[in-house]
Amino acid sequence: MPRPRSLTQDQLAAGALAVIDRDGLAALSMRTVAKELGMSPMGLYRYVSDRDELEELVVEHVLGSVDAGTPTTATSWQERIEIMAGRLRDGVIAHPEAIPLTVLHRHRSLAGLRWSETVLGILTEAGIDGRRRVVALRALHGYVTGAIQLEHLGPLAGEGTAAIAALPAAGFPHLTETARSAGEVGPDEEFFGGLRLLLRGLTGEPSP
Amino acid sequence: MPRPRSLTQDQLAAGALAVIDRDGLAALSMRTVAKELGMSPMGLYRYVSDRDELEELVVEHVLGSVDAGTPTTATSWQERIEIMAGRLRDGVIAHPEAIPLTVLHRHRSLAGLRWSETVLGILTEAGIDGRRRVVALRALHGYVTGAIQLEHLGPLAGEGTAAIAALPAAGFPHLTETARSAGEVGPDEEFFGGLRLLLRGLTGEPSP
DNA sequence: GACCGTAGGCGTACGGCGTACTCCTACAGC
DNA sequence: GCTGTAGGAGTACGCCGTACGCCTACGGTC
Repeated sequence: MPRPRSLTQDQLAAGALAVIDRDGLAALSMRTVAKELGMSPMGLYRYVSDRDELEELVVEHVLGSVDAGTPTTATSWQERIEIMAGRLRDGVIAHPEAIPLTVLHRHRSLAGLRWSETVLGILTEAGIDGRRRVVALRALHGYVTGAIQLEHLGPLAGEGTAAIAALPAAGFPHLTETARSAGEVGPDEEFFGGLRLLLRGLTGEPSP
Repeated sequence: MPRPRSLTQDQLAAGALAVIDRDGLAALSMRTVAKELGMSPMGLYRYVSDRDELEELVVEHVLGSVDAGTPTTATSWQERIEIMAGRLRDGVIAHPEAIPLTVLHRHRSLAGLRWSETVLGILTEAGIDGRRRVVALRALHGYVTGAIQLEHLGPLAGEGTAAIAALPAAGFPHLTETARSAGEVGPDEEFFGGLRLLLRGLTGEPSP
């Protein structure tokens, strides 16, 4: 009966994401998104009740691009989880400026839940259940979230590492030495290396 | 020669933190902090050049409360790392509203570097070196950061878990089942359980 | 004791933010 | 053709960060 809506929520999210990708997260505002979509600032409030809800839409859009289907090419469950983690990382990193939003709203996102469901399936298939499975999922979730942020806030090859290498060696002997060998470690080695530590800890008997 | 400064940077940070703890992170503004300290809004700019710098001071203050000394009571290096992680978590969680700031500015904090230095010492003592040590430190850092955020954004015992348990079981069979057993897992079991997975993966041969 | 440079302190002002509110127009089904 | 909803625009309020200017208070050097 009513007049049809002129915008889908996904178009709204895409517009907001375009602003973020182009001008950075700080440039995200109701006004800039409205301008991006060619409408008046207040018009957005017909689609979201809040700036917060707009941010959630953006995150849903980003995470919605992540393939949540169970990987079929992998030979081991560990490999399947690595693929899932890699997909999530790829999806998030595709919009680096939006990472703080993605982290903030991930737990309320349906697409995020679909990812978790698949990972839980893999864990279950590996014989992990009960509270051990709860801990495993949360650990994976926490690691992936934290590692992505670290990678974005202070890449190993970035200026942060250079600044650390320039610290007084007397006060920070290990840190300065480690910073020098940090340049050899690429982002993939860092991310999947850490992930494999977790997976190795997850393999075998519950309590060593 | 000049007139003495009436405030230390630490007092400034403490004032800002008081605002955050009392009224939430959203209430943090140059004006509210100035009021807290009994000075005019613009007065703050004699101590910091920027709101960003004020936030860094807050983080330095929070992380400065974390004991970075090598633990002496622990019997194994794994235990020592657990103690270090626990100290960091305790320090950060003492100011839950400031967690987003802590995560955002941690990599530029001197107190954060001291923590890393100690952890690196423990890793070195455990016979871990080279790029393996780089990966280990980043993984620990990433896990601790991510886990703390998870714990704060969506505690296992919170409404998020309840919402997941109420999802349609047809679409999310594992998630709904896991959510029901998630209530039994306390925050400490979650945090240290995940950490032990990492440490177990770190123990033994580099590549299994 | 005079002077000078810096910090302290206060007030004003600008442009941008989220968002509440109002008023009018255009369309789809009864 | 009437009605209800969406579209669209405009105004306004109270925040925000912060640039700028103008006096005052103090601790050195002379």
